[in-house]
Amino acid sequence: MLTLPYEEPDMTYEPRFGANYPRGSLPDLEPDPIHSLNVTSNPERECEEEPDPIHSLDVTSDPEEGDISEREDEEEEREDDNQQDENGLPRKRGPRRKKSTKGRQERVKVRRHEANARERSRMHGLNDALESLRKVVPCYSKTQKLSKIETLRLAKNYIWALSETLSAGKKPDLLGFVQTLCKGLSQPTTNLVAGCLQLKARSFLTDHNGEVTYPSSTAHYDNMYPYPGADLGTAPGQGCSTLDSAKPSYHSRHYSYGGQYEPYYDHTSPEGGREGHVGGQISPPLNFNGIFSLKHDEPEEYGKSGHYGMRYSSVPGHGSLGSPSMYRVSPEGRLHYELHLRSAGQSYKAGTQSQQAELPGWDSEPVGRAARLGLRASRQSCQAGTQSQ
DNA sequence: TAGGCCATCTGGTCCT
DNA sequence: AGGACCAGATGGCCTA
Repeated sequence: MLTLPYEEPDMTYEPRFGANYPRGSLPDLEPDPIHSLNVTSNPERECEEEPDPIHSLDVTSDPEEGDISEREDEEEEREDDNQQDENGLPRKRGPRRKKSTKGRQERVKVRRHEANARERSRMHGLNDALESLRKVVPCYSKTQKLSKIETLRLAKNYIWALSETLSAGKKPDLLGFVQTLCKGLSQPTTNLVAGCLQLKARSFLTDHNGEVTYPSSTAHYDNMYPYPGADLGTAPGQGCSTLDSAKPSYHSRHYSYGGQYEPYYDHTSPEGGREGHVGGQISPPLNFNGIFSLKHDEPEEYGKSGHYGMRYSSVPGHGSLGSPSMYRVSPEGRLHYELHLRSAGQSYKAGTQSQQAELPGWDSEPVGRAARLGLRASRQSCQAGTQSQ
């Protein structure tokens, strides 16, 4: 990222920030024997997008110059043979310490530049991968990107939540899913995630300190959602046991799925067992009120569906777009999910609940109703937990 | 203005 | 020797 506009190249300060020069306006690389490793200025920026043949060769590209440097080195090393050490004693045998010459400094500098360029490229690749990750975790938004650490945490939680959902073998409840997603996330991210899920995270996920709290009986939750360690800073078993109230869940109209969204669940419960059963194995279609939707090749379908829909395809071949099933496999055969707004093409600028509330259709039925119902249930549960304490 | 986040530079380490 | 990877340092930008 360019941190300084071209109009204001700050050369008064550290050479490396001179990297904001555009191509073709690079200052000359003056060898600085003192700060030879600190001269990083603009060539790096040149290499940021693509290798710059000019500056990648700026010192050593000229073979003649390279020869000159080598000759200089040889001369100085010969000269070095007659030198004495700092105590005036003849120089000891052994691997001679190469004297710093101008040519050597230049080469060091060039290597440093190249290393910097590689490092930038590497980090850009890393960031690209992170951006890809952002796109497949819930609440992707181009306008409000999750931070790196929050992306990693959310991805971890997402994987965990999906794994638990699959292993549970039945339709998950929205609250539990959201709580798992939000574990260890910052308050803004929690709000974002919950907001994307049509929930007010602060009300049911966090205490007044902004931390995720689970005031009572975590045993049930932990049994159902054993947490795999907190390598990213999240703590297991801190769950607000709204799960106790939320778990009963999908049979109840008080929770997100069912009701008007029954078609998304194939009209059957896991116990009823029509959907996604293969050889007796339960393969529940998963969809929280259509809150997420699988990214696919026909964007217009999002508009048709009229709401977000998350269809994660863990079981290839189960269902298709044309069917009510939640399962879907991308053409690439990969899991590829993306949150989409109810309004096609609208980008959700999250961050505040007021913003969330202003979204078209944000509070519309039935999603809004389900969210409110779920919120109410979770509030009751949290209140009960607080009272028990 | 402090704090969070980020990009970049840099030198060290390990590996080929 | 050179590249990949890593972590520390630094400073810019943004927001509460």
